[in-house]
Amino acid sequence: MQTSTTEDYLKAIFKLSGPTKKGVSTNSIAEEISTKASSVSDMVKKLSEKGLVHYVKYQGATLTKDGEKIALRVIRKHRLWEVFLVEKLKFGWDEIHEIAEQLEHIKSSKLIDKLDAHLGFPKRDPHGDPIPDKNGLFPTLKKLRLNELKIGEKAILIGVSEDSKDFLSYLDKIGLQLGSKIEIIDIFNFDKSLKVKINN
Amino acid sequence: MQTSTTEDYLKAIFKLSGPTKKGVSTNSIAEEISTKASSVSDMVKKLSEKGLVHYVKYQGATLTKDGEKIALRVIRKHRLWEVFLVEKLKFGWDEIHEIAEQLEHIKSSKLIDKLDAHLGFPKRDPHGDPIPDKNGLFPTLKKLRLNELKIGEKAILIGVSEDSKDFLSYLDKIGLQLGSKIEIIDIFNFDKSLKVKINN
DNA sequence: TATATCATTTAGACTAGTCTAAATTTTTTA
DNA sequence: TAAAAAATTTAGACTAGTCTAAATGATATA
Repeated sequence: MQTSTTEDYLKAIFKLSGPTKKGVSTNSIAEEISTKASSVSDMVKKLSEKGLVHYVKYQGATLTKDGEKIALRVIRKHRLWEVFLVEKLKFGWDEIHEIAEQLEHIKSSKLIDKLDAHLGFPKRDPHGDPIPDKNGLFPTLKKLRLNELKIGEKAILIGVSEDSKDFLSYLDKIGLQLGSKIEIIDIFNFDKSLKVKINN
Repeated sequence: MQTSTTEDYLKAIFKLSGPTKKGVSTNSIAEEISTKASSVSDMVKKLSEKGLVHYVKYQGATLTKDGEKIALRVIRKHRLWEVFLVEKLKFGWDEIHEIAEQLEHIKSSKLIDKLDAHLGFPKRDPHGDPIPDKNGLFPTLKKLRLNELKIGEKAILIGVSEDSKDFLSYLDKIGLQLGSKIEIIDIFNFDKSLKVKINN
């Protein structure tokens, strides 16, 4: 059974691993969980001894299958509790994160499955993020083109239909990558151009 | 802000302090929280430095006002979560203790007050134990005579109407003291004598 | 390509809490 | 009331995790 610190590290590494799953840097982990790089360096070594991350000195960390399983379970718990806090206890969606950070470490798979049922098996948390099911699978999301979204809708960039170098470097320049979160802020009717928010 | 270990110690001392509030022994605390007497000895000294318990070497510990306040908050949280688990998530009352032991340490007074409201301000947990309100006050309980209770009802002994030496030592012999929990198991109609369960 | 800078790792110390074993105090009992 | 037993405390070591400061490695720049 892992400590909640271990869970925090695994969750951070999961979050920071883009779709390209390459090594997550010591510094970025340190920033994510508000600690020092030296602590991360120590800790990541221990996690690797426990078989939860792959780690090569100076080359960052990635999750093993086991590590990813734990990370997904924690994320599932975090998001289900967020739904509970907003839907049942009437919290504002902006005040739930800190509480869910604590609740996500409660250990009992029976609890979390009953909570899931109680909430009606929600697919998204109050921020729009998808909730992994009990096997760690994210709900399959509809694939849409950007111009099929409406104002206020959120999406994740999973591909592009043109792959010219110019276009890709343009995307890169405005901060869009595979996995980026997009929210449609406004649509200008005269030319259908969009104003979007990227990664919040 | 206390650690959850601190909360566990304070809760244990609260539970073990009878109505007569005299020092709780190191050994009994150790047993209550499944640790060793030497650890308790250390820990109680620290709690006393923090002003949460009164402690005189070899004479056991009692809670200070501050310590009691924290203990009552933890007990309130524990019992409210127990109600939640049984009423909302449909757990059996016999499987909730372990989970509530974890949930009781979640820090957020707003959370617990909203939970209280969500549950309809219950006065008792699923085991029949009273739930302190947000000011740490137990709900006032009806005073009844033992012969006014029905089969299955639970009560706490808060006084006796006869105080002869013989009667008191009889009570003592069968294990009844002020503060003892009583449950009516059976009533024999022919002479109205009772079969009761004492402290479970 | 050498060097300056930035990222990362190591060394060593600290905290909270735990444990075993030994020492001490209190209580019981003869 | 003195010895034996039981309870308690101290001493010293261990773990998980953290930190600062120093050392080392990688990378970017001139």
